[in-house]
Amino acid sequence: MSTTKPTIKDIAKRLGVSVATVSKALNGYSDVNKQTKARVLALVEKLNFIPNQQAINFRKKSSSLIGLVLPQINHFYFSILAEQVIGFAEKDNINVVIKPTFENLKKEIMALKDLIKQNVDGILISLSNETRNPTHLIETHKMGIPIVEFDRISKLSPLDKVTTRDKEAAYKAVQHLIDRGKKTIAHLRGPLLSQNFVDRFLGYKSAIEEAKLIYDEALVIQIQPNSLEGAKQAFLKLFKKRPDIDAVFAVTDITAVGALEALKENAVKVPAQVSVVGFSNWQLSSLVSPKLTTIDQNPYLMAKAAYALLKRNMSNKESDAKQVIRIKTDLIIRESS
Amino acid sequence: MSTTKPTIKDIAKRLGVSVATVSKALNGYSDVNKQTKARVLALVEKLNFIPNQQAINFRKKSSSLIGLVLPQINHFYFSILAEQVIGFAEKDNINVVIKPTFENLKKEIMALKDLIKQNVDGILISLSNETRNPTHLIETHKMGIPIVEFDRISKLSPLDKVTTRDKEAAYKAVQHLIDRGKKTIAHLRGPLLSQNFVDRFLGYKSAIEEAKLIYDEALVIQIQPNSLEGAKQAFLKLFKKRPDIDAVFAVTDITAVGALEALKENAVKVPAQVSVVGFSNWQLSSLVSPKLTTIDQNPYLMAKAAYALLKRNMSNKESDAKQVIRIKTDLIIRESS
DNA sequence: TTGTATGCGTTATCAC
DNA sequence: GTGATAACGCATACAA
Repeated sequence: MSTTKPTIKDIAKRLGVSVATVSKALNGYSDVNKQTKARVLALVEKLNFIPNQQAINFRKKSSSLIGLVLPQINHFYFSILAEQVIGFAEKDNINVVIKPTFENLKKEIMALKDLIKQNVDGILISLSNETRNPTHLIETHKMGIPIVEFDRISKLSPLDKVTTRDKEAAYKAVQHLIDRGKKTIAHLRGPLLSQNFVDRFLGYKSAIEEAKLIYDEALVIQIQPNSLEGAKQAFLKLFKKRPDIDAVFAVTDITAVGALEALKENAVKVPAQVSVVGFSNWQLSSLVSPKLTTIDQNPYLMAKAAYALLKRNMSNKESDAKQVIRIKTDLIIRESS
Repeated sequence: MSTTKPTIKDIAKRLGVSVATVSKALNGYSDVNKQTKARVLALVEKLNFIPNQQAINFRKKSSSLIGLVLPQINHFYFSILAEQVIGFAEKDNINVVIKPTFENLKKEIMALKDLIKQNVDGILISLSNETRNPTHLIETHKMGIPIVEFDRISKLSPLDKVTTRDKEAAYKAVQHLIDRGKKTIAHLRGPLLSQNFVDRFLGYKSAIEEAKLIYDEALVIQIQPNSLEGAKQAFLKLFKKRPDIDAVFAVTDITAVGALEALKENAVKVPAQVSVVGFSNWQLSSLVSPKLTTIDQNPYLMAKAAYALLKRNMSNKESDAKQVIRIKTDLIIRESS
């Protein structure tokens, strides 16, 4: 039953014209007789001819494919980013291949390799927490593949990138706590080597200092940004030592919920006695009780900017000056502060 | 700065051998001298040569690409499924293009079209809630493209499929409630046209009936499966009319949490007075308080089975007998029951 | 064991 | 306006 799909060759033969003419007719070239063009189109219709996109891509050295490398898919924030990117790409008739790295540098390197093999037209990448050295990005770039970093970026690469205004956001969050009259504000901070988390810490610190409050190292503890239970236990310990704490700024929503639970266990009133602010505006944050005050990172804007930058990279083969775009954030005030 | 990527031609030239030899060396043919093979491999290493997958694919009429069509990415369950599928495909050096449909039939049809254009080697699809008629699937299949349905399947298509044992799972959940001594069990059911939700309702009903309890239509209300607030309001109303309700089986975790909140608002003790059971084992379910009893759908097994089925479809061009695989579920008993 | 030649389906450069 | 023809990068049948 499988009549092999017709090609322009078949069409040409049946019409007694050349493949060149058929190709031109198909692609709206001006130098083709109206009559012949009509004949071609008619036969195309009749045979239900579909041009072989793969051959076109091969010939044109494109793939109508971009790669999206990110730490995780099963993750509230990254999955939104993925949906957004796919949405933008769709408008350009570009499909997207997603490569999760699970915060693993080796997987990240392999992902790039796979994408290069697949001949993607460009790559959007959000770095794993393990990634210090961006040489794999630079090499990819040197191969002439457009690549832009987003969300989790490296400071050491000469590429276009877009990320969150983490420091500003953290500052805003802590300032809000200070406005509420809080004076002993703890910070659940993330891994020291992740720029985003470092910036959030920096924003915290600068808000404290600018308000002429005392910056107290003992109020800052490091936690796993993805572990509710870990944050809960860590904060439980901290709060025991420092029951004077009257607010918590957590580096992620999930750790903020950990703090919330610790507080609940101690029958502490939130926000009356202790306020809590998270980061990222996960769905979770509006589901817990009390509803969590948090920072919205505007994933829509981030995806939009990243995709726009990638497109620019894909069209201008000559590189413009690289830029770093920082996405604005919004403080979402809810019940926990 | 973009040194054009080396091809096997370059390698051949620099080594003074033919492209055929390089190709053979690269592809593990036996009829190639160990020495020359070593030389080829060495140069490949040195030049950091990556074979042009696109050319290979074009030549072999494959794409090393599969399509994954699903209702959403920003969704706890589907995002796990996506990660799993990508993991399995990766082992076969296959990349996956993800197409979210946002529960929209038109988008689903477009997604298939895009994937066909992209020449994917196969398609895994989980249907949108809007999809009644699977003609687009059937047409895709007729074009010779391997396609298998998973999770959200259609009863009307002659394709391989894998889904959850929804009815059995629901039965198990309700049976558990009955074992706890509950007698007036409400059911928050999903849309009538979605097979999975219908099956869950059927499981609920049959557990009730087999236990010789009275099946009471008034205890079953229909809600939006994704709306916490909707479920909360709906259950609030129901509970007002029927304060004798002593348990709730909700069609999803998020609606179960809605019920939980409604109960909290009425100061009802969970599970002492009313037990609650959800469905899907979302991360959310272990984060709320009390922690939610729920059904784990084993997304790992589902993805594995679906991918295996797709692979079979991709290798055997001659179709074996189509099958429907139903994935087992686990009841996860936590604090809410 | 190695090389030659052909083709996959299309576009694009020239001639005519 | 139209048509040869040469690529694109690789795999493979066949010859050497």
